[in-house]
Amino acid sequence: MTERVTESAVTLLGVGGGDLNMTTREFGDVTLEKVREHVWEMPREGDMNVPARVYASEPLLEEISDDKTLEQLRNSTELPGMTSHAVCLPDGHQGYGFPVGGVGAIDAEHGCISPGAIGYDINCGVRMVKTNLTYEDIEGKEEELVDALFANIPSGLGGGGVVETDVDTVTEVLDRGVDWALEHGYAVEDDLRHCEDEGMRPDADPGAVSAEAKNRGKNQIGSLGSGNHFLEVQRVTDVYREDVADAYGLTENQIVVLIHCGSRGLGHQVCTDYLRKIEKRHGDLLAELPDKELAAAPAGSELAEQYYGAMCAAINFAWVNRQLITHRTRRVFERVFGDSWETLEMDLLYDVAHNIGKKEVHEVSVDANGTAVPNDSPDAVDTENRELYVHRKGATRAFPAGRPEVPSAYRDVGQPVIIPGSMGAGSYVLRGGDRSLELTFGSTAHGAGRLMSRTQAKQEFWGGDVQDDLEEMNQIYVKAESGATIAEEAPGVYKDVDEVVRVSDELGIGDKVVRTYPVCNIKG
DNA sequence: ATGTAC
Repeated sequence: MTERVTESAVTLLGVGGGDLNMTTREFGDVTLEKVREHVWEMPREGDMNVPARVYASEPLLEEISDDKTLEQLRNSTELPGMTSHAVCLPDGHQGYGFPVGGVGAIDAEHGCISPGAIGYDINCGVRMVKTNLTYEDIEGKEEELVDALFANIPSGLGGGGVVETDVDTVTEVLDRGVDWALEHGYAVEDDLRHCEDEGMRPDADPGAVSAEAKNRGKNQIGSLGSGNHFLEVQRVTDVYREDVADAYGLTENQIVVLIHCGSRGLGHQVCTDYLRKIEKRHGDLLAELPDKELAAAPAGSELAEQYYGAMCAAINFAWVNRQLITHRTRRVFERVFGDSWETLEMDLLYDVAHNIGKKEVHEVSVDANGTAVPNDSPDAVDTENRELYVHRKGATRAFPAGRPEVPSAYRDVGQPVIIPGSMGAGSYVLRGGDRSLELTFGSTAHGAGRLMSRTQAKQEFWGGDVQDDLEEMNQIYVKAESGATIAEEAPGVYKDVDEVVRVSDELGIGDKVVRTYPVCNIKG
């Protein structure tokens, strides 16, 4: 269903009691009220269980309202148990049923879990590996480096990984996550300490992952995949918060490596399997939802437990995937620079998931009836701790200093948040902001967000031209399996990552720490 | 995102 979006901006004076000057924006039949700078609220009405919020500047809101994002955001508020408010982040765009750049915090006892609100690429995420090299150390060696990385790190659609193995080993990977990699010499203890959840979700249930999914994973452990996934060597160009950058071990001109990929065919198969099962078994709930793509399993049901266990297992698979790519990257740097990776200090800064669902306890505000409301709502009279399935789809956990889940190395400054931009733009490291728990269930943006579809991108750009331009004009060396992928991922198909990050920083949900700029990039 | 789609 496509709907024509019409826009009008009106200023209401003295309406709604209290606010003397409230800006209201209308997009089709969706109304957004400006609460304050960068905060837009879609009031609860009709079948909505809660209001929704869009956290965006005006230019980003124009882009967000350009596709079905707002409609999907409103639909998601009808999921049973949706708590306080549904969230759209500054990089939001439409996805399968639920916006990419969305957070849905759903009661884990009385609500539901919805695979579409987590995404097909379970634990698609990003990690940053540091080095003690500077840009000067690497100048002149860019092509040798990009060639060596491309030759040694499997990428592209289909099979071929760092290890090719059997179903029993896949099962162990699903069960133990990066601990498996540690035992087999692909990781060191320190890697586990610098990964979200220490690289292992204890709730993983490999028995809930189908044989078909496991088979797809056998030859994909340690592979980038295709689409927007990449490995990029970058240099730190700007430092915004010196004290936090110190705690993270980041300085200007330092070379770092960004690895962006997910759970490949295995995670995709887990999502497909459970969407089908849930659609069938919970057709009654599905019939009440405004979009089939939001299919959900009621909390406590057999399928909710099985999907959660299988999804957690796929999360572990993705972490091992990024770990094996890290291992290969260290080997390549050893060969190119003639020193051990330990001497090159190729330590993991952090690894964050961008597509994930997790049980977390959050303090929520409640009104006089005990209903959860946004924390700054005038109706809030008390707070309660609730256990929630926090669905983050194209959203990064951004826990501030003090939250127990933040690894001890960063507990005093806040969790590192890694936000990749497009291949011509560079990326950011942020830290979890003090207001993230209050506004976004401890989350912020995950990237620049697409501006146009892959098909449209291929009509606008030709891969070879994009590649030549990046090299000649920006000294960025790109190597890919397919020219089409370069066109699909051309810098021009993405929103402005600087604007996305500016909004995150100004909202206080994720604070700017450093910015990076690409040196070379390999992709599917 | 993905052995692009029952």
